[in-house]
Amino acid sequence: MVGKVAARREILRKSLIDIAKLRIARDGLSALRARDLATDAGCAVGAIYNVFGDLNDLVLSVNADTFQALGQDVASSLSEAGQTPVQQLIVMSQAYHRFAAQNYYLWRALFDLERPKGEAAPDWYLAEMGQLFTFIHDPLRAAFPQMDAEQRALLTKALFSTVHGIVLLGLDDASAGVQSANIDDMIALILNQIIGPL
Amino acid sequence: MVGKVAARREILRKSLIDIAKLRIARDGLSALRARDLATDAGCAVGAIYNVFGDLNDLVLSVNADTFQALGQDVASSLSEAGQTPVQQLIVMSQAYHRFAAQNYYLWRALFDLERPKGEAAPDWYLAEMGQLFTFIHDPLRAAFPQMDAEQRALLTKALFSTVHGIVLLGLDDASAGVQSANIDDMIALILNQIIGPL
DNA sequence: TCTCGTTTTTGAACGTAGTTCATTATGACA
DNA sequence: TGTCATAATGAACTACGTTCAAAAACGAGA
Repeated sequence: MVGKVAARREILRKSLIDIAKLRIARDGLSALRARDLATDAGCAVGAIYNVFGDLNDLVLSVNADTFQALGQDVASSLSEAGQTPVQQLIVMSQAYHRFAAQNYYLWRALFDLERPKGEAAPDWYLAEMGQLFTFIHDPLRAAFPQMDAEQRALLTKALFSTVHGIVLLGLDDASAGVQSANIDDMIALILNQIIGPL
Repeated sequence: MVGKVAARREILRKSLIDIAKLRIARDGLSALRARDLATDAGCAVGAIYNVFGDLNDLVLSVNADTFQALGQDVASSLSEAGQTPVQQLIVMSQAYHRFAAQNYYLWRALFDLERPKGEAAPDWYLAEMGQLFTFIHDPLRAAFPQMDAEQRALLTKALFSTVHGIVLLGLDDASAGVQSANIDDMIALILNQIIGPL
């Protein structure tokens, strides 16, 4: 019987990702423990390292799933959006906010996972980031057809950073958190001001 | 001779804060080690715990200094600012950016230090945050005298979050970092759009 | 100055992490 | 089925924050 080992490893891999996802979602990234994972998965601690290089690798896989889910949420929010670019941007931003609020620790793990110093982010990470940028970029092209590409790329990053900043500080109760409903108001206020009058 | 002990402890306290500041600035918060601190300070590891409750307490003190320095930088940037509210906001935001860039790890420590779960941020932290908010709030009052207080408070937080977000993602090379010069452009672009036309 | 009780400082030791690796168990193939 | 390569195991290793029994330093009274 060929591939039995590979199959078992694949099952363990998926299982570990799911368990880590649950634990991160419940207790946060910093509460993740190799021994807890092994207990939950019914395997030895060493088994984790047969499948992942280290715990960071495992969290990276969790983050890949999170990015996927986040991207889908944002994309599907578009279907219920109005037609104007600014309406689309607002709805997507509020979907981003909703995802971050409902999956707080998983969302935080996207940014809190520390990378080996000076090492670039993995390709898939940048690709997922680029995907989110695309969602913003398209309405901007509709809103500002005459704007040159470079300027529009800058505006895209600026808008993403803006929304991310509002959601980040809004959900972080240590940084003078804001009422959740107000976060959506802020997003709409800012986006209307930036895009609306142009 | 009374107060000799207290004086020595105070010296150690200051010394430890300075050393921690240097190490965080050089290697980042996550590279801070109790044993390294003790070695640099020429004291025993246990001595740290005579002066601070734990390492988090020490970092909190470092952060207090960082907030102080940041506040002064932002405040003094106003002296070279133009007279219009939007000019003032842009200059302060770019001062915020410059501080974050030049003191990256110290600035990150303000937000990366993890707090005991569910525990509120210390009072001085919120007070310092409030100080930064005030810097924004004043130009906004000049720009929008007719706006009601609540709305202006919301806009204040939104603007701070916006600038923070742009600087944060711009300086984080893992999140598709942006050229430093462009960060200032983004800030000016966004602030002009938000405030200018109102 | 010389005790002696108190307080402070010390650093070895403790508990808890992530990670490794010699050993054991297992699967694939002749 | 026997043999060997491969995988799984978990005790052990290292590194960390933190503690605490013991030693040193202190200061008041003789």
